[in-house]
Amino acid sequence: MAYTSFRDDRGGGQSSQHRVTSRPSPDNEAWETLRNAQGTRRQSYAAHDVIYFEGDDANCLYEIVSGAAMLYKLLPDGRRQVVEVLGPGDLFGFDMDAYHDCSAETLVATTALVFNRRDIEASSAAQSHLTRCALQQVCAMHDHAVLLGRKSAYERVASFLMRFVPDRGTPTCKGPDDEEHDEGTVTLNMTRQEMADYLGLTIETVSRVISDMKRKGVIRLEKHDKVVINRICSLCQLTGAHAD
Amino acid sequence: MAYTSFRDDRGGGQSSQHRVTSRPSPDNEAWETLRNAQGTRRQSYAAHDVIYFEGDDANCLYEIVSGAAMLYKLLPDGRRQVVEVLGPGDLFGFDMDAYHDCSAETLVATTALVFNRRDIEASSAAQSHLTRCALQQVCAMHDHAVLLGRKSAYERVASFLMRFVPDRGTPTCKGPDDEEHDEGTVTLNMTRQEMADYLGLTIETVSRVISDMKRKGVIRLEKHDKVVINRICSLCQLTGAHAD
DNA sequence: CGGGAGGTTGATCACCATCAACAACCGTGG
DNA sequence: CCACGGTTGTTGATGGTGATCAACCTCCCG
Repeated sequence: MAYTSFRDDRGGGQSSQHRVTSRPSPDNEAWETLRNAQGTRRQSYAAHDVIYFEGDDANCLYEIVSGAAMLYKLLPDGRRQVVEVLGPGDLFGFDMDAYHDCSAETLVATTALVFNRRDIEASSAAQSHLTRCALQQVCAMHDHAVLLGRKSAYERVASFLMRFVPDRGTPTCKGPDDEEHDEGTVTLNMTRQEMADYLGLTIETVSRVISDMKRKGVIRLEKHDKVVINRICSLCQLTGAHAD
Repeated sequence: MAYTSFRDDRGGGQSSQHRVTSRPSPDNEAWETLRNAQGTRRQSYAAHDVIYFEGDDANCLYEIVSGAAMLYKLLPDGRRQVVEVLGPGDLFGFDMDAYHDCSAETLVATTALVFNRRDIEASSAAQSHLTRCALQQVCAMHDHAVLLGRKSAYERVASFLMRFVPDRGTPTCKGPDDEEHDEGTVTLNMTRQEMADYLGLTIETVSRVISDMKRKGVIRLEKHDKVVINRICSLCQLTGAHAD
């Protein structure tokens, strides 16, 4: 499939529960102050709204309040790569250069805070928070590079699912609380196409892997975008991050 | 091939000419001051020295003065992904968390400045430079995600080679100065294995693609790691970044 | 009930990984 | 000088994973 232009907005979309991994919290008052600065505004988007396009002028920094968004890049022949999936608290849009290096689109209905570039640059406390977020994003991108460069389709999907399980699959993961009942439910909030473009696969491969996991009893589905993981530890073994 | 532990140091290694794309310059005096701070020291490494390992404590920020280095991650079964290739002026090692998320290794003989974490955090001007570098790294990682997720082996190698050609293949590229003579020479400073692990390929595939480019007259080789590009524009067409 | 988008499944193919052998290169030591 | 062993790179044969092409299903909403 190839992407060339806009998508139509289909309204609706339930509230998201995205990326549960810890992200830097703005520990100081300065960020709170900035949220109420005169240049700052609050913006609402429907599901699959375009926030900006690659190449647009980059004057604003966005912080997701609720919902979820993705950043993606297109090749001229229509191939798409989703480079980041973002949830509440994540910052994006401040692309170093004068123009955005990616397009940004919501996954579900989303509200975001839109900061003025000038305001951020003026506050050193704001800068500090921005730095922390940027460094954290770099780490996330490193993990994703491993996924894209070295993992099998199966491992990619498993890693993707584990990403939304709180406190599990992380280096500090202590295993299940209850050895026998190690279930978890994750809501994807993404179409198969979006997942495929994030994982560097095709829609068919993603679908096949998910079906296969279902067949093997690793997961079960409710409504295509709600995945119940039967044994979280089993799924985690499939991510490639553990010595079998 | 699998990686498990140290490599022996083979000395030597010529001076590098790495990543010619523009990177943020520390525009203020503050960074210069920091270079001479008491906590800052200058360190020399031989080719293929390990600077630190994934999981080590992260107390220092490194700036490459001359030479080149790479950051990589390993999966438990030995698969390796090189996530960044760094040249003079690049910063690394400041990984947000208390531990390094990647291993760092030199590609050639390298000298680096080693800053104290405390010193960086104390200076807001230093923070500002760090932020700029981090944001620029995020953009670079986005490009690399596209390469790993969506490009063919041929396109990956072509993109990789173009990366070292100054002022070409960038959005602002104005084409060749001289339509007839559009040659360029790049020194790789990396083994085939390192290239393969950076591009998400195998050593054999990298070798084959390079041989094929040679056969097709796109490039020619001098000594395996010195590539003469016969027509830069032709190579650029092969990166996938242009509409055929 | 009908239409359309999104998702699943099947058959086939191509690209790249894998396995294996060989060649080129380089320093060492006879 | 050449023989050598080790490392790195090249080339060939083969196979598997995931892409592609195509049909069908399912859910939703009118």
